[in-house]
Amino acid sequence: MDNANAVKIFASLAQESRLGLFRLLVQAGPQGLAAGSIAEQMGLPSSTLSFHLKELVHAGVVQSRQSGRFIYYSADFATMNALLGFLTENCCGGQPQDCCPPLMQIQENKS
Amino acid sequence: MDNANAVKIFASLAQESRLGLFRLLVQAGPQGLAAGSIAEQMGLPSSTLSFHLKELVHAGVVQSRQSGRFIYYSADFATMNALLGFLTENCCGGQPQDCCPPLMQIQENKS
DNA sequence: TCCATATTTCCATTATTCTGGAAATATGGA
DNA sequence: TCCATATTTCCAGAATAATGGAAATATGGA
Repeated sequence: MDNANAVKIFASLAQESRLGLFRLLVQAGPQGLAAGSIAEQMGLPSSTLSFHLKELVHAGVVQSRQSGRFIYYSADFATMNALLGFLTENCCGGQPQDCCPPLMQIQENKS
Repeated sequence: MDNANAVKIFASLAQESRLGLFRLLVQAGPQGLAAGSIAEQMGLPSSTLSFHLKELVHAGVVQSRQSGRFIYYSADFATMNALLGFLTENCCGGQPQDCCPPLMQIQENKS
């Protein structure tokens, strides 16, 4: 994970429809949802949805998998975890205890 | 923390200079850095820096505090923690153990 | 093969964001 | 008060992103 990578991820989530979309997929869990089902739940035209899904996939926060005529999209939890680690790297110059206890749980978990 | 709020935060970090800026402040810790010192370290013109700092402050991920002729900027760790909680809300339909163990540390920490 | 349906690509329009020079505005020291 | 320095505001040009209709491309079933 580098700066450019992280920017791409943030940009992919910095849009109402895409963030809603991503949260829907986080809640759906690893099996994901078919594109059509997402379009219905989000009330988006298919071309608009396709555009946004592509953004999320390119950023690496969403994965796709084909199954028959449907394409299932699901959140990529590994990418999100990597992002959080990157964000908190060297937090507070290595003395993180005072500023961000919850974030620190991630640091501890990384090793 | 609602959707619009989170979008604003992501947008504030979805830009090379601003993400670098934010990470610099995360590493600097709670005391923060003066605007001029940031400009120097980032190699940005003052007007450009000021624009980006304002974006970060408006999004709530950075705080400012005046001290003499200097204005110190620091990361707002509470906002970041709230964002992480929002992102993982209802993760995997309430069965998060399988997909995102590190994220779950945050959920546990929230109560 | 032909058809119905799922999804994506193409494209032009519109909207938003980034950039940095120049001028304006604080602030504290002499 | 006057000055030097810190920071912000203003502005307009350049760059990037969002939108959705229409057409194209899968895919599997009959």
